[in-house]
Amino acid sequence: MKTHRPPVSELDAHLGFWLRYVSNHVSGSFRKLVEAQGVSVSDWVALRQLYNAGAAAPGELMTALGMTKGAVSKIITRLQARGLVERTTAAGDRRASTILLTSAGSRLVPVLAALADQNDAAYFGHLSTSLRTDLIATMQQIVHMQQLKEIPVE
Amino acid sequence: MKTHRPPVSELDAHLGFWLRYVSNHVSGSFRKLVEAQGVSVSDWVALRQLYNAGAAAPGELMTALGMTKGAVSKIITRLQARGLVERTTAAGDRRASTILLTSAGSRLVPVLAALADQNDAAYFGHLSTSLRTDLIATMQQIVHMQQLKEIPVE
DNA sequence: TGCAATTAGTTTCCACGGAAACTAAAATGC
DNA sequence: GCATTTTAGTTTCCGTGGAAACTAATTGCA
Repeated sequence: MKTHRPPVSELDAHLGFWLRYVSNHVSGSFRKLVEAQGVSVSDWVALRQLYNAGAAAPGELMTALGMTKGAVSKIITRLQARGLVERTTAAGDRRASTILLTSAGSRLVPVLAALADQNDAAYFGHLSTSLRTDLIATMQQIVHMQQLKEIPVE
Repeated sequence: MKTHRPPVSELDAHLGFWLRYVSNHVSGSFRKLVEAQGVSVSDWVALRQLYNAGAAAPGELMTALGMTKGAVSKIITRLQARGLVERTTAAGDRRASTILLTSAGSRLVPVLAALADQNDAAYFGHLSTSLRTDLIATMQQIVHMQQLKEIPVE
């Protein structure tokens, strides 16, 4: 006798499923590329952020990376161990620290950026520029909307 | 003296970055929902797959989940331990096994499906139906294209 | 001033997934 | 028919990230 199975919504009807599926593949193959340089995907995002900003507090990296402070703390520890960033304690507030790219870190960023370009092109290069732009805009819009919603929750 | 910084492509110019960022948030909050039911996101995907198919070989789940066989093996072990699936060895080929949903598993799927609907709506509900459909189609197209590319590589 | 509450960050514990080594069974080929 | 190769799946080891407990410094406030 077959088990009774009420109809439920299809798995592939959910946009979240597809984003996760594609994203897992994309950052999975990017991970392989960057780990040849000894860094993780999150490490890369942190480095790239620092490259633009020059310096950042761990708290700022937290929101930039969309991760918890624990995770960010470990990322910084890894990068420091690899000589890519430096931790400095702020003069005024001894709790706060500022993270700086070392020159080795600065030199690595363009190398990793090339890998990021390459990986993105491999997955999305066949899409038109305007479609890619639209997709990015949509993702940004979702992030923006979600941030508004998160405020009352937390 | 400031470190010399050659211009490199922006982080947020990469679609992969945004997919990862959004996907991490979406499945992160979905994870919280389903773990109240004692399963992980991947567990859910496997269960939902089995719900449709009735039964599946681990190898089939592998491609459905887009994960390695090691990961799938562990998912099945978890689900079995929770009494949601059953492992049966095939009669002809004693290497191959077939995974079956138990009745407890069948009963859980609609509950989890409701959570999936809810989570997807929370993140993507404000998008028009046609936009969501387009996004899903685009993701599927990327998967399809990528599968074609993977064959010669492996 | 002094003590509670807040804030910044670290550490510990745990779950998850990939890579690769491993086991066992079946297919191939000579 | 026996050895090699292939196939299916499991196990081990490791890196990563979240949750929550923890440390240390600062702010608030009476």
